[in-house]
Amino acid sequence: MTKDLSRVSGPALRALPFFRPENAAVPRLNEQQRQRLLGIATRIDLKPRGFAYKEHAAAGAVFICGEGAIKSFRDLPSGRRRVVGFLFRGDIFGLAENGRYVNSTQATMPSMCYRLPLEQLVPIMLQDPGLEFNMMLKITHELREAQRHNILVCSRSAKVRLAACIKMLESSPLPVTSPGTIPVPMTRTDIADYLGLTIESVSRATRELTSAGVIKFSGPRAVRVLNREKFESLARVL
Amino acid sequence: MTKDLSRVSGPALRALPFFRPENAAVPRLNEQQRQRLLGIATRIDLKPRGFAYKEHAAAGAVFICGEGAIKSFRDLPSGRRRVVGFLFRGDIFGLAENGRYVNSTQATMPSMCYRLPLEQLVPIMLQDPGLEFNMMLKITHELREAQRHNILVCSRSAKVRLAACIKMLESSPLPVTSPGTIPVPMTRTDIADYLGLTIESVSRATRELTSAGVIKFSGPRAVRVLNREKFESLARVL
DNA sequence: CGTCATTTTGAGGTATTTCAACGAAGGTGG
DNA sequence: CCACCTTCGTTGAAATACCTCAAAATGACG
Repeated sequence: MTKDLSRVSGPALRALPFFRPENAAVPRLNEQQRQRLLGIATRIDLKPRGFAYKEHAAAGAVFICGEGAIKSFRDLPSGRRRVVGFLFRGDIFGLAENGRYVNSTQATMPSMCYRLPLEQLVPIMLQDPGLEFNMMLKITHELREAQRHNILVCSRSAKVRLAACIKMLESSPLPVTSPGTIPVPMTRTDIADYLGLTIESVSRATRELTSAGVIKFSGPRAVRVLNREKFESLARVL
Repeated sequence: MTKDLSRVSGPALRALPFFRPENAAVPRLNEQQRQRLLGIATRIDLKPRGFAYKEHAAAGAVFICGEGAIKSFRDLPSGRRRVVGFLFRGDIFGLAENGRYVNSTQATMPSMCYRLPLEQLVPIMLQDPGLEFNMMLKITHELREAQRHNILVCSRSAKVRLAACIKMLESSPLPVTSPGTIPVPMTRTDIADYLGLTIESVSRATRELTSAGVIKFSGPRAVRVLNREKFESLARVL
């Protein structure tokens, strides 16, 4: 399991601009900072369905996804499950409240992540503002994603939501196996829970987009965009 | 406009736990740090419908809400408007991407906020990790709220969404005018855009909850919970 | 006391959900 | 190697809930 992780030598921070005046010096994670994080990090390999942590557990660490795809979800009193987001290489996770994790995080494919214990991470951040700044950028990125997701699930149409989901996967850092195809490293159920639909609706939307010649699935775990124009006009909801 | 703001003497940070091991020393904003922020802050008074900034504008500052209620929203290509969140005293806002604000922020009632220019804020944060840490906690709080909101809008029922919205207002730091009533400092349209419903649906949900004896509106800007039990069982969706 | 914006109400259309059942894929054990 | 089982995905038909369009009612304000 969890092959081909060699190129990730440490916690990779997909740092994105937020608190970033046009021309300001953006603190990037330098080698020393990477080593510092690596020094307190535990590599964790997750098989599909493996948990990084579960909802309500004591929040003792923050995680950074090194490879693969991880879903962050919550089970509601209604019995439904809501996937609040998918996490890919470079994404940070471990959101907590009152010392407890608010979501469960489970790998949807062979994945690897770094575990950064708070006891060690917090002092390092308080001592290295540049590193802390990078963490802040990461969290900001997650916030942007959450808002995007929010807007996505309010689209009335299942087709639009599905297209936007595929577009999200396309722009993710997932490794592409065959050129032109988009990896779909999760089940229909995961997608449904992410889009706020039932699996039946996802299935029907898939069929409709397929028969309209917009996309084409090669098995359940890979999809190709056939009509880019139609696809973009559907996915462009934000 | 914007009266009774005297008790807020500086940027108040409703710091919430995230990166917080049970017993760790939680850095709180001390008086010196408050003064430092206040030193670079511009007080901005907003009349209802006044903008703090607009979508796509160059992001030159971060804001902290000092008083009132501010909606953060995005206009979609479809013509619909999505309110991604309401901001109250202590909330931070100014989310940007590639140097541009991603949302517009507009006061829904007389409000006041602090404007913290990035040019000055970033150096301060890089120099004071404790203060920076507090900022991170704030952003984390916004992330939690965004996820909660996400789950909220996926509830199928309009009644449930409305109840959860009222509950959100109840737990907000808005000043209560008459005891037992919950202030509703926004229009039905704002609520609809926040809940992903039409104003008609909000109106009907209101009527249904009212005729079920769960709530009672005193004018469009204040509501009272009559049946706490029913109310909570509806609002408890997260 | 008009005017404008907001809110409410009504009737019909439409998309998703629900319920039920079938089909496909992968793993286990005899 | 095949039967069996579990998980996952697909399809169909009816019900529900929200949306859309239209119009009346309420409230704020000059």
